Amino acid sequence: MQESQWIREWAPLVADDKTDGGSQTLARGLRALEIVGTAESSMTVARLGEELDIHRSMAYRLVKTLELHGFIDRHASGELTLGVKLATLARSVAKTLQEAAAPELADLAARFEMTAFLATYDGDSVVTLSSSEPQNVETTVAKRPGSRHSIDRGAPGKVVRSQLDPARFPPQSFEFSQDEVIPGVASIAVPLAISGNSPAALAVIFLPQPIDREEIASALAEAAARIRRALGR
Amino acid sequence: MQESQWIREWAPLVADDKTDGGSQTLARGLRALEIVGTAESSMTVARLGEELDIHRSMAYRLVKTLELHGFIDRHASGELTLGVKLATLARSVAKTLQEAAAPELADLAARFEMTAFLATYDGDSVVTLSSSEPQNVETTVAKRPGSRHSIDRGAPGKVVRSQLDPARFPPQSFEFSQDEVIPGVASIAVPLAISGNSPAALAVIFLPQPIDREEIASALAEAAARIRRALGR
DNA sequence: GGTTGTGTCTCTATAATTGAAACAGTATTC
DNA sequence: GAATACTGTTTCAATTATAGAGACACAACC
Repeated sequence: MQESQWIREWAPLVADDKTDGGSQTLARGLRALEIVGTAESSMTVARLGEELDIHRSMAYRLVKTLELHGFIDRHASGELTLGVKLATLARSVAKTLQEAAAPELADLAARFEMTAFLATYDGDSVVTLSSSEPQNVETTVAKRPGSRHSIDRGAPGKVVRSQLDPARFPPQSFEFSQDEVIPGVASIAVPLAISGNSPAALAVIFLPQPIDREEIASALAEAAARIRRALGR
Repeated sequence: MQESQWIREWAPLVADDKTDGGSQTLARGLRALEIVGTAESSMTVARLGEELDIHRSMAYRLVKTLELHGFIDRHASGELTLGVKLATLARSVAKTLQEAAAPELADLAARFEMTAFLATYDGDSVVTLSSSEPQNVETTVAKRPGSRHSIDRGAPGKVVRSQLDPARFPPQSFEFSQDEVIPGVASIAVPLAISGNSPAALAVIFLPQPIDREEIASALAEAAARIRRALGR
């Protein structure tokens, strides 16, 4: 199988109206999931219809099917939320990522005596997927999986932004930040393209100390390459 | 002229063709996600077609749309895996659950000086979603979010089993276990129906001590009711 | 009361789906 | 190395499933 056979062209980050060859109904259902998941106020069938620019009856049918498969929960009040099935499915992809990244994270943590972590983005925030703290070290910086902060700050945020919008944020080989997220804490991050349209970053976080940024950055890049290889990309 | 009426004999799909009123195409796409997520060996477009009992061309179109929206990743080798988008969406539902359960968990932990936690199931294991440890107590039992063990052991496992298979495991008002998961550790659990088809359990875990099981169980049940109310069910 | 807004169902034209066939590569044979 | 047997991919026509409109019941709100 040849990679060039598969033409990948995702210029837009969101709003994929062009249903070239794919299924339109499926696309609408998936967009419904995204809308329900990222809704700030309470989402309902009627509002979903407006959001998707389709009839209420159509939105109703989509929700019906999504609920039947456990992807959406409908509360007694009529409010829509994402179903627990999504959490179950996500456990699968999270496990795959973690298994591929775990040895590299542990290696980085032990080698530089820093906390290493893998992060992706969701909406406009950076989310930590998994992390590894160094052993036998007096003080470390904890980076809990699931924790998130604005995409505007920190080295991982810069990396993610450069993947999302290369024009405005030219990609660098690595990014460095200090005192941007937490005062007195610095981090170095490199890009990790684990998926075509889901940017991610591999990074270390540490208390300020004399370090060789290039050395750490190249180690991160090598680890990122190994992770990507372990994932079969 | 050739009579090319392609005979549509809907094969005896076990129980998956319950598309009453909903969208059939969407249902197929969602089933594709489940199949890819729970595939033991490597999944491919052709195999997905066989699994869904549809033509390769149709499976290809489904995958195309699913990939365009980030729900599926296609590796260079042609292997299909769930996309990172699912992980980010799942974070939303997890956050909702945690926000609703956090105050109740903290209250239970403080009141009984035990670690309280919320668990659901995935496959055949019990997964801890969130937990709260008591403050100002010398020794507690830690229950990390994300940790899992077999559904066959422990009070939360019993509760989940009774929700999954009420015939074989008659539901009780509460369940108790000791030395089943970790020697010297006991737990009490009650059911928490947060979603129609996703059972969950609210529980406390503690070191053996003289306690009033019924008192704890009723407190758990009341907390579960409040959580369910907070979720709008 | 009336009004506005839900969610839900039935109906029908039409648009989108879908199966087949064909093409193009690749892996796996002989 | 040619031939075979797989993939993934695209095109096309037949027709099926879809999607919009409308109507209904029920709440909430003024």
